[in-house]
Amino acid sequence: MTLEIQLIEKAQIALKELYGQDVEAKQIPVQQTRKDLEGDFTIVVFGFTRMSKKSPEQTAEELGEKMLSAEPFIESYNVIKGFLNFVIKDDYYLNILESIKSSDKYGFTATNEKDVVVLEYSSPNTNKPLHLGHIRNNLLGWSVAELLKANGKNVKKVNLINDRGIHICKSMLAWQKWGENKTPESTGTKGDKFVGDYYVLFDQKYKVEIKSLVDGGMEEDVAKKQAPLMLEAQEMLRKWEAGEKEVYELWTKMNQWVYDGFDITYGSMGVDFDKVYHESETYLLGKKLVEEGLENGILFKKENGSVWCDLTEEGMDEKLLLRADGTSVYMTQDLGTAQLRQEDYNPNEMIYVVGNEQNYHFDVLKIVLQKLSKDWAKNIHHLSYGMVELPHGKMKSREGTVVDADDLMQEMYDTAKATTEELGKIEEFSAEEADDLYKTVSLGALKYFILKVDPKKQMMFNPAESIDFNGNTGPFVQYTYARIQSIIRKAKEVGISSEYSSEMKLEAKEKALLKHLGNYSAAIKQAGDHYSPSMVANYIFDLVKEYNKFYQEHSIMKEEDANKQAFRVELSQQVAGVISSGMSILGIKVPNRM
RNA sequence: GGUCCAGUAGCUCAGCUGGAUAGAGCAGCAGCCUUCUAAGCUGCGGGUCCCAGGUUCGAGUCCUGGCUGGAUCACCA
Repeated sequence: MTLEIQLIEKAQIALKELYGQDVEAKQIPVQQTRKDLEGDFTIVVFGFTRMSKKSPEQTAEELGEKMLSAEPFIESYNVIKGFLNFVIKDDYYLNILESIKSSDKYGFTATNEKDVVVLEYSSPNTNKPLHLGHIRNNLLGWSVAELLKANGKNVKKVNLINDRGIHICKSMLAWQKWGENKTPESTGTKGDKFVGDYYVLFDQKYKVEIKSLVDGGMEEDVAKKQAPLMLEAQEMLRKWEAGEKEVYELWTKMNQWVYDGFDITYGSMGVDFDKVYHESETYLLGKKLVEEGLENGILFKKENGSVWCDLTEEGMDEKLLLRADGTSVYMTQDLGTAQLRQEDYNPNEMIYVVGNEQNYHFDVLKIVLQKLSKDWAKNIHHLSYGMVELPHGKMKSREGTVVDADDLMQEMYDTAKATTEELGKIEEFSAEEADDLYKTVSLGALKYFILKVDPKKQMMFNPAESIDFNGNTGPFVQYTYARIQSIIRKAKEVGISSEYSSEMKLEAKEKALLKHLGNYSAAIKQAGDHYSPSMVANYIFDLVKEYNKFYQEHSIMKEEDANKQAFRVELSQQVAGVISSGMSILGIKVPNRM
C-alpha cells in the first residue's frame, strides 16, 4: 500500500470525525508537494470547505492536526492557502529502498496467464524495404507489448504480412521481364531491397507506357488502366488466385527473398514476434465471413456483383467488401485475420499498432464485425500513432527523401563509434566489446528518440538531433547507468558493506531520489493505461536527472561515514536497477561502461 | 465539404484523474574536471499555453464556437 492511499484513508477518517461526513477516496486530491515548498505530499482542501463551513486555511489546519496524530509517517504539516502540506519522515523513504531491494521485479505486476492480449504491429508489405515510418511502428509495437507485460498481461506479439495482391505481382512481373534471373545472392543485395528495386522498375516502365499512350491521344485515366504492363500484372494476380504453379512458385521465391531481408532488419532493431500471419492465408476466411453476412442479409450485393456493407446508420458511407470480380480487398482480409486471431487466442483485447491514416479503416472494421454478430469486436483497439515527419516535409520516394531503416541504423552506429572514439574511454575494449557498445548506444539513441514522444502525436524526425547524445537522449540515460556501474565496481574493490543502518538523516537529494524511485510502479501503470512508452521514457529521464544532481553534490567513495557510504551504494544500485528495468520496456540495453 | 487528431519558450517536446508562481532538452550566454566517467553539473535570458466565450473557489487541462496544421472519406493497402 502506498503512502498516498494511507493518507487518503486517514483523511477520510479525520473528515468523518471533524464534520461527520463520508467522503469518497476519489474526492480527496493527494498530490506531490511543489518542489519549492516545504513538504512531500499535499491535500487540496477547497472541496471540504462546504462541509466544514470554514475558511480553506482553517479547514486545512483542522484536518492537518487530526492527521498528524493519526498517521505515524507524518513528521509535520503546514498550510498555505487551501493546501495542506505534509512533511513525511525519513523512515518512510528508507522503507521504499528496502521494499525495492526485496521485491523480485520491482514495479512490475505478476503475469496473469489468462489475461491474453494479441498485439499486431509491423505489418509490412513485401514490395518495399522498411523505412523510418516502419521504425516507429516496430519500436512502438514491441515496446507497448513489453509495457503491457509489465502490467501483468499475457501478450502475444503478432505480425501480419501483406504478401498478396496486385503490388506483389508488379515486382514479380518486372523481375520476370528484366531480372535476367539475377538473385539477391548473385548481386549481393539484401533480399527486400532487391525485390523493392523491381517494384520501382515496374513503376518506371509503367509510367513510360502511360506517357506514350497519352501522347497518342488517350485520356490519362484510361491510359492507366489500359497500359499493357498493368493488364499483365492483373492477369498475373488472377493466375495467382487460381493457384497456377509457375506464378505461385515465383511468388514463393520472391517473397522468401523479402522475408530474409526483413529478418535482418528485425534482428538489428531487436524486435520479434510470437506468430506471423500472412494475408495469403487469411483472405479466404475473410471472403467466407462476407459470404455468410450476405446470406444473412447483413451485407448486400450491387448489380455488378460487388458486395457492400451499409454504414449509413453509423453516419458513414457504404463500404466495399468484395470487388465485382469476386476478389477481396484490404478490409476483407482483415475480417478474416481478426476471426482467426480470435480462434487462436480468444484474447481479452486485440491491439493493432497502425498509423493514424487508417483510423477510418479500423472504425469500419469494428462496426462490420459487430454487424456480423462478432461480439468480441468490442475488444479491438486501434493503437493509432502519428506520422513521422522530416524537416523538409514528408518522405516521398519520388523525391528520394525516404529514410531507409537499415541505412539509418548504420548511420547511428557510425556516429556512436566516432563519438566514443573521440571521448576515448574504452581503449581497453576488445573489438567485439566495442562493436557491442556501438550497437547499444546507437540503437539506444534511436529508440529513445522515437519512443520519448507520445505515440498519438505526429513527430518530427530531425536527423541532426537524433544523433545528438546529450540532454534528453538514450545515451544520456545509458551514461548515468554506466557511471553507477563504475561506482559499484569500485565499492566492491574497496569492500564497502552492502549493509547499512537506517539510523540516519537523509540529504535532500537522497530523499528526492527515493521519492522518485517510489513512483516507478505508478508510472508503469499509468503508461500501460495509456499504451504510452513515452511516459516510461519521461519517468526514466527525470530519475536520471535526479540521480546526476545527487552524484554531483555527494561523493560516495569519499564519504567518511561508513553507514552513509553503504546506503549510497545501495541507493545507486537500486537506481541503476530501475533505469535498466525501464529501459528494457523501451527495448534499450544499458552498458556497464561507455 | 463531412469525420477524426493536433496547436504549450526560437526549435523538439513533458505537463495523469481540473489545483499553488506552466516545465525539460536543444540552441544562446556565463561558470564547474589534480576529487566516484564533463555523453555530466550549476546559473542567466526566453511564454497572449492558437483566439473568443462558458462551467468552477480554481482552467494549459472540461464544454461551445471559431482560426491554423495534419489525416481520412478508393472496386489502394
